[in-house]
Amino acid sequence: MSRRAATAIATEPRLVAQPPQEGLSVGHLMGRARASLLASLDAQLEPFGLNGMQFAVLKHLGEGAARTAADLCRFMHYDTGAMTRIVDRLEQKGLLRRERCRDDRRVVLLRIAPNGRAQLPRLLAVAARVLGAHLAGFSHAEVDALKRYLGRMIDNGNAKGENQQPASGSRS
Amino acid sequence: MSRRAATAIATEPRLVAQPPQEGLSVGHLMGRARASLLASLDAQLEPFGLNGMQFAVLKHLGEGAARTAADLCRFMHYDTGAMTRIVDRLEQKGLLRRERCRDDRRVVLLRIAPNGRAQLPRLLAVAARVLGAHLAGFSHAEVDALKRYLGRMIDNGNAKGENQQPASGSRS
DNA sequence: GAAAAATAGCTGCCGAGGCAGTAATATCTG
DNA sequence: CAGATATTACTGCCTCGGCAGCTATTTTTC
Repeated sequence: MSRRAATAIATEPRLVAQPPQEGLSVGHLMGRARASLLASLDAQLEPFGLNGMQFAVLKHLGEGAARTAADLCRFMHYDTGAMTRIVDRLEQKGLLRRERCRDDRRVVLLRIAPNGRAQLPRLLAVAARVLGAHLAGFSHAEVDALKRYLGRMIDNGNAKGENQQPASGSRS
Repeated sequence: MSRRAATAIATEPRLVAQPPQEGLSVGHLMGRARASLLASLDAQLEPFGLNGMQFAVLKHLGEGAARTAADLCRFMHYDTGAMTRIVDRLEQKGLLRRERCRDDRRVVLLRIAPNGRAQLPRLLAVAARVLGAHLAGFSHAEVDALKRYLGRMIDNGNAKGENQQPASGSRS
């Protein structure tokens, strides 16, 4: 703090015109909050040998929200390659099974295995506890407001043509 | 939806006691919102040859919020190894310089280079535009409420002893 | 019906962050 | 002052997500 002047460099103070302490703090806070949530979830799920993503996949399958990997990817906005690998691990653990669809031989149906089905309630309880701990002191209305704010930000991001700009090679 | 019963597996319906549609949607929404913000920022920063993290580092240095890599890591809750690599790239691009501190020869002072200083205003404008686009339609009070909600979640995560559980090897 | 486009799943590759370990230096303790 | 501890920066290693490319299959188009 208050060191800028002491370093004795020509700082051209007029150039720093943007709101100084404002910055991207919303993005920063979202990153922190999300990281905390994920870290808690991973830590609490660790005794079950699962991480947050694996749990989420199992949860959606258990609820019947998705039947295939592609469904899950659309639903969770997740990469198809990464999803393949997550399904690999869940299958290795015996928590779900792949089964080729006979009507459309491109698709692989994902079915939660009895083992996974049996563990789901405990996993859901863990997740609820983690989320609850992070939302301690929030009224229902506040949680609702938070969700609506986040939803609006997502909509704004989708609506705006901000997410274009085709890349071309170098990143360094 | 409503598929659980149709799959004709012994589902023990009483076990699914958690709020069903509630889930981790807050975490999910935060992930989506943050990803959208970051993607926009990266896209808009691309013509400058920078990404969001690199910009953030430059910004904090330009504002005098940090003088060393360790400062930046604490301030941004960022890994020190990753920070070293980011500083590497910014130095390669000539946007900042490393300089060994003479008082404490462990630390390396990071000084924004004239080149970086000159570009900062444009970068800050880009970031402000991206953030503004995502917060379109938000009143000042709403932005404030959002920030306070996120801050409370972070505090809850820090306060709770949820983030422990030492790992031990296998992850598969 | 054949070519073209779309879709599902998978694989290899790349970049990025987290973690552990290391060397150099500084500080604390007895 | 000597040894223990802490801190800074840095380096591999690991995992994970995103992307591009590929095959198999289905759907669309002419």
